Amino acid sequence: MTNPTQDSESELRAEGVRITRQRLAILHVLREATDHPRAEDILARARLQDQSVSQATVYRTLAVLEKAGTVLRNEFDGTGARFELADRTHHDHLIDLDTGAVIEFHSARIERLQAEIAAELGYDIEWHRLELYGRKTPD
Amino acid sequence: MTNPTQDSESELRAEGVRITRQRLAILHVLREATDHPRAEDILARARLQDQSVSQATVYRTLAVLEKAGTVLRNEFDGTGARFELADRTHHDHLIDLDTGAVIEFHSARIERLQAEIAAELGYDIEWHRLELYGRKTPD
DNA sequence: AGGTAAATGAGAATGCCTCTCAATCTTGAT
DNA sequence: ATCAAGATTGAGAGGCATTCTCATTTACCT
Repeated sequence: MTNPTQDSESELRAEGVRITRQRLAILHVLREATDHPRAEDILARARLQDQSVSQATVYRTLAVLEKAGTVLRNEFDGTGARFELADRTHHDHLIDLDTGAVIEFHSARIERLQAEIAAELGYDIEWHRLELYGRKTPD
Repeated sequence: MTNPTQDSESELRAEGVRITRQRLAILHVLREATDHPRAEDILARARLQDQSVSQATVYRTLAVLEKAGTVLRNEFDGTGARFELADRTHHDHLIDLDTGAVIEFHSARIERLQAEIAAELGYDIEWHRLELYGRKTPD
C-alpha cells in the first residue's frame, strides 16, 4: 500500500520538513524530470501545477531538500546550479561538450580508488564530484 | 639563459597575448601563490606590485590566461572561482571540509579508468574534474 | 478548532562577474 | 626611434543567479 511518492514525503516529515503545496509541486517536478533542470526550469514547471510558487521558494526548497539528502546539486558549467533527485543509486556525470547532454555513469573501481587515495592522505571521503567533459569519438 | 618566467611570457606573446604591466603583476601573483586564490585575492596581491590593477583587468586577464592554457579555473565551493597556474603536472583536489585546505593528488589509475569509461560510452575526454571532499581520519 | 513556529511571495539586496567606453598602452612595421 | 593600428585598461554601470527581509499565510501538534 506504500508508494515511493508517499514514502519520500513521510521521510521528509520525519526530518522536520513541513510538506507544503509548493514543496509538493517542486518535488513533483523533480520526480518527473529526466534532465538536470536549473532553478529557473524548476520554477516554470512547478508553476504549471501550482501557480503560486515563487522563485524564492524554489531556491529555499531546493536548499532544504539538499540538506535533507533528497536532492543533489550539480555545477556542470559556470552558469548556475542544476538539480536532480537523489533517489537513485549514486552516479557521476559525463557532459557532452558539443550538445550539453549529460550522461550518467558509475564505476565501482573509481569509487574504490578514490577511497584508497583519500585514505593514503589520511582522509575519509564525505562526498565527491567527478565530471568528465568530452566529445563523441569520431567513427 | 632561459628561465621559466621569461619562457611563459614568450609563449603567451607567441599566442598573441600582449604582455602588459598589469598582466605581469597577475602572473607574478599566480607564480608566488601556494594556495588557490580567488579573483579578489589576486587583485589584492597584484596591487601590492602594481597599484593600478583593476578588478576588471583581473577577470579579463584570468580569462585570457585560461584560454591560453596558462591558468586553471576551479570551483570548489559555490562561492566563486579559484585559480592556479597550469605549469605543473595535472592533478586533482581533495578539499578538507573542516579547514578548507586544498590538497593536490594524482592517480594514473583513476585517469586511465576515466578514459576507459568514456570510451565505453563512445566519448573522448577533453578534460575532467575530480574533487574529493572529506575530513581527517580520526586516529 | 487553536496556537505557534515555520514557510511563503514580492521585491530589495547581495555577490561574483562582465560589459561599455573613452583614454592609454603594446607591438610590428617603418 | 617613431608611428599607426589595434589591443588593453580603469571606472563604473550592468547582468545574472541566488539570498535576504518582512508582513502574511500555512502546516501541524494538541
